[in-house]
Amino acid sequence: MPITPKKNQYALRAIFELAKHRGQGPKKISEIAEIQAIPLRFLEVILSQLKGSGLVESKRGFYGGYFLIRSPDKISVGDVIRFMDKPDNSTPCAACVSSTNCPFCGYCAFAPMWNQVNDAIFEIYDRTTIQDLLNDEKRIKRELPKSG
Amino acid sequence: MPITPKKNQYALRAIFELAKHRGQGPKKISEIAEIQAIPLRFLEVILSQLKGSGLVESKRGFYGGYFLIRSPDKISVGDVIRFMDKPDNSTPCAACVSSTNCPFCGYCAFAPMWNQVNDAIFEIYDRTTIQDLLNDEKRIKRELPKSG
DNA sequence: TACTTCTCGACTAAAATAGTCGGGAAGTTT
DNA sequence: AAACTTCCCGACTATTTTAGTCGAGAAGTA
Repeated sequence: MPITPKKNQYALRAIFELAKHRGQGPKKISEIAEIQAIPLRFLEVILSQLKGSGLVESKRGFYGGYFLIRSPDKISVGDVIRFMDKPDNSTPCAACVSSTNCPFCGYCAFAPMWNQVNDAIFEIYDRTTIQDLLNDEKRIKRELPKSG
Repeated sequence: MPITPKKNQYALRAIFELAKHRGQGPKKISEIAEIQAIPLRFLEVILSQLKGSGLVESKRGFYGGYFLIRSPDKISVGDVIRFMDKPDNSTPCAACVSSTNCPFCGYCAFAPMWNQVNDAIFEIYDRTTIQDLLNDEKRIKRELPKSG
């Protein structure tokens, strides 16, 4: 049971990849898919969906592809995850229990804990920008002796 | 996408219920199921599984039921969740990415963040005891004017 | 025109989760 | 002992979520 589904991770990796390429025009889905090891047709769906977030825009044709609207230090992981989880993040009872008919709503001993957990997760997501991740990768690659 | 699956929540609620009843002999599955609104046959499976954790023991027959081995202030939410997630919490690449063939193992920019998130979650789980939850419930019910 | 790339909606496949069931074993009551 | 209550076990089904695919079309470039 992963923290966040693969689809979200793919979305993050795609944006991460666009961030790397920023300033060099649109980047093709097929390239992102290959570099980040994401199934091509699935990534099409994901990026297309991401356009609705305003983080990303696209252009068709020969020199087409995707590109970021905002700069990577103005995009947080939280922005991405929250958007991907839309449709149904209607904060149920305690962000955790049976969305509709939880019989403990209002006096649930567990709710505060689930909320704490949720807050802790998003505290991290929100303070981590795509630029941070780029920096991390650079650092990691610098520290790796081989295959830099 | 809940933080933890229903099965884990049921396990926690069951133990919570046993904690309430502690010192008064075994408590029947059927009672726990009713009070905590958990499907009976499913709860059977869960409690039976929980015996493997050493947190819980059972007795059969007329005066049978389940009971806690340790006192509620010696049982943390983390104990329960970790046990329920057993079989397969083989900490993959970054506790998040494709368990087997993640192509970024070792130099993944995201891994530190996933680890931070995981740690933050379990920091909360580990410091929260069943006794804490009992106290919370008491407090909540005291503060509620009606239907205490 | 031919080619490349994104676009759209529907569709399928696989995995995880949630839940069920029948019949048996241990313990209690009468 | 018979009857009854409760947990026990393993296999089985159903539902939901996640992951991934596909064909045909529209916009842009050569």
